[in-house]
Amino acid sequence: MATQTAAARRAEARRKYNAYVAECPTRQLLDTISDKWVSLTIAALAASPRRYGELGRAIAGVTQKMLTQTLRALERDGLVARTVTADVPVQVEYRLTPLGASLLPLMEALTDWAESHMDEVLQARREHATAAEAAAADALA
Amino acid sequence: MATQTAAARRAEARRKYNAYVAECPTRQLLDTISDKWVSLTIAALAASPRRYGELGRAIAGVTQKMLTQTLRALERDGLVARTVTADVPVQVEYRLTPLGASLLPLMEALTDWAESHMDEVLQARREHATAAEAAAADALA
DNA sequence: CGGTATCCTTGCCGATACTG
DNA sequence: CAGTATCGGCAAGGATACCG
Repeated sequence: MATQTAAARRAEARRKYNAYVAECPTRQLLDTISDKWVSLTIAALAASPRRYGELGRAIAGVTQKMLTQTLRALERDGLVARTVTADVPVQVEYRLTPLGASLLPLMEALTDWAESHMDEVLQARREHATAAEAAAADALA
Repeated sequence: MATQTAAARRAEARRKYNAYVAECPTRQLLDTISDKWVSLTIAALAASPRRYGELGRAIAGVTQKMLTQTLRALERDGLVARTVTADVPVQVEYRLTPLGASLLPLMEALTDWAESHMDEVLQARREHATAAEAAAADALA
């Protein structure tokens, strides 16, 4: 076929999008802090450094796998620093780097928005649910 | 067995976490705006209202399914309003509500952080990769 | 104590086809 | 033009077991 199909055009667009995402800083940041374990971990480290086991207990419901995976990612990105003391038993401490700490104001801004506007969102959801019910009733009649 | 196993305790913690998430506004907000299509859609609607097809073309790589799904979610949460004109052909316009527009400063803050600090993150990644290589070389030797 | 390795399920999302 | 319905692949992540 001489011209591209719609599917081919979409696929092309998607590849371009993926390439774009790969170098878009904002997208990467969003992908990073949006991870539920990432945000909880940063919050858990906000006040003071913590040991691995402490974090595991402080962050409700996290598995060892996800905790380790999250900490490794944060360390790799320079947001968290890892310190090992060669004692027996081994002690491993994690703390926010200055770069990691610079994210705290952003998290706070998100928290502020959520706390001041989330009731509006919930209200919208209730109204939407009611409207949907009414529409369903109409459809039946 | 009289006492809980470690697995049972973790499962319990996870259920508590899920319950917590279900009513934690910040978590819900983060889950919402972290979605890649959500942030792109809000950005696409920032300047002016748009029609469905326009959005599909403006947002690179989005499928009909994800676009519809995203718009429905945003509408449900009161962040986006949907207006249908009964013309032929049908026209459907989407625009940010004031609530949705109030998210724009947050998105901007994220963008600002990303643009000013992302090079540090990338630098940290490069150093980490180098350190990992050195460690691997040590292990071989 | 602080992890790593493995299996296996779940649910997200893209592709495709069809409708008012 | 603006959707809805259905299927299937694939990767994220939870459970479990084991190691230095």
